[in-house]
Amino acid sequence: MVNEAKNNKHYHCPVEATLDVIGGKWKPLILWQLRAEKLRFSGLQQSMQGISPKMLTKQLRELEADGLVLREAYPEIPPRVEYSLTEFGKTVLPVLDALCEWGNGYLGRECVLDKNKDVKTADSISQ
Amino acid sequence: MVNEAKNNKHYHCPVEATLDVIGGKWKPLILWQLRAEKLRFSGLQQSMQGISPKMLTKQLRELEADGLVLREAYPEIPPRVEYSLTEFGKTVLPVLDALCEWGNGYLGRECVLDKNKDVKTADSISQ
DNA sequence: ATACTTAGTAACAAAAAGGATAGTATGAAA
DNA sequence: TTTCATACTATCCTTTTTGTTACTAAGTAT
Repeated sequence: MVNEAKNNKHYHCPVEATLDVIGGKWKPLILWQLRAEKLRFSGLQQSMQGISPKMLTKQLRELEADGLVLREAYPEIPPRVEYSLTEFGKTVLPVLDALCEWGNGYLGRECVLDKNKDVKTADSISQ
Repeated sequence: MVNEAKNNKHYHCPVEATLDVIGGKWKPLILWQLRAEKLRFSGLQQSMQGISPKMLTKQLRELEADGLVLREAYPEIPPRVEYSLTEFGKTVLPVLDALCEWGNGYLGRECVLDKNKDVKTADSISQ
């Protein structure tokens, strides 16, 4: 979405906006990878086998533009760039969790995503 | 998605499955329209200005195949077909609600979707 | 006989999303 | 001097999604 909602895009409903920001093939994965730790470009690339650098770059740029992800580039050679969730970015984790839980119910199997890391769950934030 | 998860599609994570089932441009809207009432094809078409009959048909067929929506056709002329949420379909409403709420926060404005109808909210189901 | 209604389908087109592969910049290490 | 590492960018291409418009079936009302 790249923050277009705040510029010119108009949504019928906020769900559309949310899906624009966190939807698609890769963004949920990226956000999930970053939920508990900073990761470098190469680290992200490896944790999501199959994504091309072009795609990863594009998704990260959009997430950054939407304020969910922080990009920190260090002036070194070879380059080092670290990605992490912003505070705002962390607010989507419960939403992702809700999506994950429903998906588990739908698929009738366990969540592949590693839940052992310290993350708020739908239950822990729901009251 | 049309239920492919249960056939051959494999997801990295359940979030992907969920987004396949309820994501896209129209499905959230359709599900929302059906949250409290049965609607005919023409009624759905009108409540979502802009959708073409082709798109609406396609989305409804997929939702039906995924078990979220029930289609009831009456043998009359002119034809009458009513669409409603199945019990399983109703289980996505809290998820939609979570997406809606986050979207509102993101957009900083009120939900366009009419919340005055009797629907479970994220709060009411969360404990 | 003709028009009207509803729930679609058919055929075609455009746009968006996603993918594959090669190339760039830069300094340090060998 | 050549190689290596990292974080990309550039091109080109395929697939998926979404849109547009016109058309059909079939009984009822006029």
